Amino acid sequence: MTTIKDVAHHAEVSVATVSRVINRNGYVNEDTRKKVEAAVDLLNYKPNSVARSLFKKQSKTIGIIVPDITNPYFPELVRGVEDYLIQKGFTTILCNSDEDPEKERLYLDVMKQKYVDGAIIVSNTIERDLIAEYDMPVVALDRSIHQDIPTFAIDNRSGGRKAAEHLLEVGCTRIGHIKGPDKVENSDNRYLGYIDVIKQQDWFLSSYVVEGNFDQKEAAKVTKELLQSHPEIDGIFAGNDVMALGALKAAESLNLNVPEDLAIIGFDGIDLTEMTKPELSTLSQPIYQMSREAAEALTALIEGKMVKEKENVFPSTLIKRQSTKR
Amino acid sequence: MTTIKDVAHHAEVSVATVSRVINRNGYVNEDTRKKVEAAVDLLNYKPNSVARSLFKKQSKTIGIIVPDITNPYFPELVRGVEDYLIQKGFTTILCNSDEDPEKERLYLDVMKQKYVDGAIIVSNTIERDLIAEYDMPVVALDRSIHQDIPTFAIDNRSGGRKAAEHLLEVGCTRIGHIKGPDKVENSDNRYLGYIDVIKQQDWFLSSYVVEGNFDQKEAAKVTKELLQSHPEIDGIFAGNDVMALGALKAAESLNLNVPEDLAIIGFDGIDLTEMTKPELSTLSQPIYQMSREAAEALTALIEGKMVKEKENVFPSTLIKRQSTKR
DNA sequence: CTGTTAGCGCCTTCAA
DNA sequence: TTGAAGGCGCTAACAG
Repeated sequence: MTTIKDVAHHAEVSVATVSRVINRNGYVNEDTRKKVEAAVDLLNYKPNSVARSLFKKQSKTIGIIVPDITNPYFPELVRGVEDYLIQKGFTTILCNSDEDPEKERLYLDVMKQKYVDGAIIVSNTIERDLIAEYDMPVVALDRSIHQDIPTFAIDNRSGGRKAAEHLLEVGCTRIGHIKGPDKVENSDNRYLGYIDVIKQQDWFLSSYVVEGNFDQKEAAKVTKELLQSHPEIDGIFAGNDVMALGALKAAESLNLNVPEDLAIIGFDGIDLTEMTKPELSTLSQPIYQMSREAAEALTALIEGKMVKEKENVFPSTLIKRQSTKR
Repeated sequence: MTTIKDVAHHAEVSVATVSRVINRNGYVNEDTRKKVEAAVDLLNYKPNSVARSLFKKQSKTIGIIVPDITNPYFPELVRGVEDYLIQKGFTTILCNSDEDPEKERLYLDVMKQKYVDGAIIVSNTIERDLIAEYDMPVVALDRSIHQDIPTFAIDNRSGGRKAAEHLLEVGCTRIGHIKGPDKVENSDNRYLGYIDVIKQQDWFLSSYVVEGNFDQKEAAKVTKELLQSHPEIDGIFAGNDVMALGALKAAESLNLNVPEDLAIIGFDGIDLTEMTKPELSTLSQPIYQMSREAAEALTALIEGKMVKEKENVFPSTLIKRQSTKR
């Protein structure tokens, strides 16, 4: 590895001068600049970012904490972040928390020790006070953490409403909901959106709502039970696409045709929804866009700019596909 | 951030002593050790890894280069790597190369500058000579780079054979193949496996093989064409699961029933294959296991241990599901 | 416009 | 068994 000293030697100047030209700050004579640049090229010099970090107390790297990259919602999210950051000169560290506060803390510790410049966090469990301990710029993605922390998330409630309304529009007369876990804002708000429109229906029963834990298998199980105890249900709004898939499986196992006997709509808009048969209607999130903007906000924060909008809510858009076509 | 100096002050010893206790090397009196440890706890001292890196010229972080985390094959791969490494005290940097040599080079540059300890690379295009320039431990995952570089990959050819054999076993009489891109070892070898068993069939025609570029849409298109020009085909082996999905779509658009009219089998064993209807048969790769072992080998390399096996070939296992049941 | 120097926080000889 | 000091590579005063 060639160092700034080597370059200085070669160009017959001091390291300070070399530093000046590579950082383009401070005055430096045109000729000596050329000499230095020549030496840099010749030696293929690349500044050592570790030394730089030590001095500047920042590392041009950020961490992203997601529950599990293996969950189909997250790869695109991470990609949006990484794409933006690399092009801004940042490198991104991937952290899989499994929603375990223990692990979240561990990752935060590591980040702090490495002078990570900031973090993008997807978490239900993390506390604002914990984050405050680390004293680094943080942005919340997909779910909020605290009103003080800039958040980038979807408008769940209006999405839930759109889903229920769509089901009504295509002629469903009894609509059930497969809800995500309780006390999780994403699932609670989607549920509330559903309630907003369904509560006016005289047929509504609270037993039309069951809990699927955002999990395909669990959703398949509870949907089957729901459909067995309420055979009159002809439309289902699942709290996310993965559960919609479970619902599809359940319908299949009961020999119900989708969409003829049962219309199904999901939430998220992951690629998977295009791969099923029938293809799934869903409320699509601008995942890439959202994560990109979160990354943008984080870099702004890092550069000391105040972020004006704390609360960045994105609209979901209804994608009508075969599973609700009738 | 509290530093080693603070601790030294508090414990009324020199920084050298503190360093000795936190690194457990060199002699240190039992009593002074206790004093130091108390101070460490009290101040909640965490050594600054950047300073450490500068001195040691290593950073306890590794980079993983994958084409695109958004491709459903990679999240599990990355997870396997990250899981192993975090527990060994390493942090992992995610890099999406899009198979672009330019980007690969960029990422490698960044890694070098950050004293990254090693890299796990998934790439078809990268050259051994390029890697040699960077002089860091490297392990190849999913596809080989060069015989000098430890590789962790699936036995594609025998997998291809198993796929073709299975199709024969379930009674297919004309079997087509949707191949991945040319000159890419994974697709070429899967194709060769198919050829190994199919070439003995007197009905075999080279036009039974078409190219789907490992892409769902492309695969759907070429499969449709294949099926139209060769309606006698009643079995398809797709070079990966994503293309198998495309084939499924093609069958659907042609009103062919799977598996009755057309049996389909994929390759990889990604979760998606369980989510389609019918569920897809496939040759499943031990993705998690493979990536974990790759990570293990990389850490061994980093610790200066020689890795005995350069070539680590994993078997694929046949998963029979509805798409080939008849 | 350029060079000297003092750190950034840590580790490791070298003496004591 | 412990401390002093130099240095990892770079940057930012401060002089000149």
